[in-house]
Amino acid sequence: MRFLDWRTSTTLPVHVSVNPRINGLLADLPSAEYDKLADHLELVSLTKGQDLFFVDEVPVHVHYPVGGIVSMMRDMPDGYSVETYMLGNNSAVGLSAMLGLPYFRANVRHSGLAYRIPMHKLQQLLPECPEHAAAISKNLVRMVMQMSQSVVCSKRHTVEQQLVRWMLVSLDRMLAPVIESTHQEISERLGFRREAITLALGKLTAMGFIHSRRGMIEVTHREGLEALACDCYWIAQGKKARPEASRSIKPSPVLSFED
Amino acid sequence: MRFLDWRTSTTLPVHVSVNPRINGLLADLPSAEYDKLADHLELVSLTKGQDLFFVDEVPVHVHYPVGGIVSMMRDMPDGYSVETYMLGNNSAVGLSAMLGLPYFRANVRHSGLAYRIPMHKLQQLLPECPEHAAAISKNLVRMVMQMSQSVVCSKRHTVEQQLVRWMLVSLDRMLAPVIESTHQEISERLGFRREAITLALGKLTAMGFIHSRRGMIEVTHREGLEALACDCYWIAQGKKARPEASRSIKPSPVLSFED
DNA sequence: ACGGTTTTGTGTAAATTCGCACACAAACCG
DNA sequence: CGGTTTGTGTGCGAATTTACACAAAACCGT
Repeated sequence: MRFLDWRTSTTLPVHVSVNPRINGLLADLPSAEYDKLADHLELVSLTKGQDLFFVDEVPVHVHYPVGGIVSMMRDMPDGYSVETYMLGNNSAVGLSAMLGLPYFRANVRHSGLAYRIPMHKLQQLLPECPEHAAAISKNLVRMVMQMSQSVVCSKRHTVEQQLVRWMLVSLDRMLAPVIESTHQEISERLGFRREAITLALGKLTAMGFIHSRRGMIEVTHREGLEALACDCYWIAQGKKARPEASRSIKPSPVLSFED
Repeated sequence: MRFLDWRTSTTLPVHVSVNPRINGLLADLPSAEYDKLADHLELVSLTKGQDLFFVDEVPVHVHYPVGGIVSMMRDMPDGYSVETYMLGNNSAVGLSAMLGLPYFRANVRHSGLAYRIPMHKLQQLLPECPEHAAAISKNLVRMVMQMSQSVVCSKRHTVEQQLVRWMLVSLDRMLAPVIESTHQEISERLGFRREAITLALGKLTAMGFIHSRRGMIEVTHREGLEALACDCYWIAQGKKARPEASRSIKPSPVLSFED
């Protein structure tokens, strides 16, 4: 394994060492399969704003994030873009493109690290890695599920609910509960007006669930958000509906999580 | 091949004879693979409103529509449902469920015929049918694309645009240009108010593009709809953007509107 | 042809969203 | 340290959407 900067492919200092198996897709592999892949994994850093690949482009690498968050964007001819899917250490970037349909622009939303493997190498190894192949296709179908839930959500739920869901999903993929985005950026990704985001975040602040500085939102009371989120969040998490526990706002600063 | 009624599994008169290869998925098969499947195909009739399977249910059959239209619905705990994907003779029902993630309710939107094969049989045969297996996974990824486009569409486009897109997609899967749905039904599927649908359809009628009776909409001037549709329709069709030809409304019974 | 039912068209008032404008605060930068 | 840029909060009419309500029209079964 070598450690590279994404842009220049210059070797980075090796004192940065991350277990690739922080990534769920790699974590679930039997060691026989993992070893085959590991030889070809390179650690790279993903920088916010960077595009890993564009629509109609066959990506050179598949990225397994171990910290960063990448959004799958759909660009419209009129210049607008909407985020349709978000993934981090739970999945890998470029799988749908690898399967023959490169319909997304992969945009880094939150800076962080990722392991990458040349796509052709992965394709080469895949026949020997049935578990991984299965995980990949399972992942893809899960993506379908989440997207379909987004359709429902964007049709039936308020700006605030959708925003909260987006924040929670982000949080699930991040190390620290801090979202580094401006209202403008969020509004564009989610397809709302900037003012609507400002307003909604204002409410969340007033409720004491978040604390925001310029271009950065710190979530101080996650349960509050969970209580506000629509069922879409829980459903897309694989639960049938929201757990009873979070139907009402938990006022205590005591944190209790599952999942 | 036998001919069965979906509900009672009673043999239907054999004078109904349809070429299974009207279905695109079957049409694209090499005959070697097709022959293997054909022995197990049964013709059944799909009735509007019928559910082929529910969420979390492993379907018994995979259906290849040759006329009917089936919607993949997401049901919410509060009782609302939204249509997230629609398929007809271009695809098959139950593939995502077969691949391990049964997240949809498959609801018949437009009555018609379909060939079905027991899912276990299909799974059994699939290893010997590499082309079909490939087509299936390609189909799945295409579904991802269409759903992601629906996310964009529902975020950025008007009721009218979304309605028109929905009508066009429906038309593409149907034999006659007649949509048999009430405003109420449409509004529920698309997640709008009934009045909004009535209004939008009223406009389309005034423009002379459709002619509607009770519970049924006849599209008399398809190009008009195409001119009104958002790019999402064309993009989801596999085109980059709308063809120049349909950017302007083609006036035939001479009516030109803006508004 | 006749009630009863469903579907569709329309009006209105209330609520909400929209687009724009602008003040101010916070970060940035020499 | 000032000057500039960028992000955030807020206000305000205009436009749109919403929820109801109800009448007209189409369809159904008898």
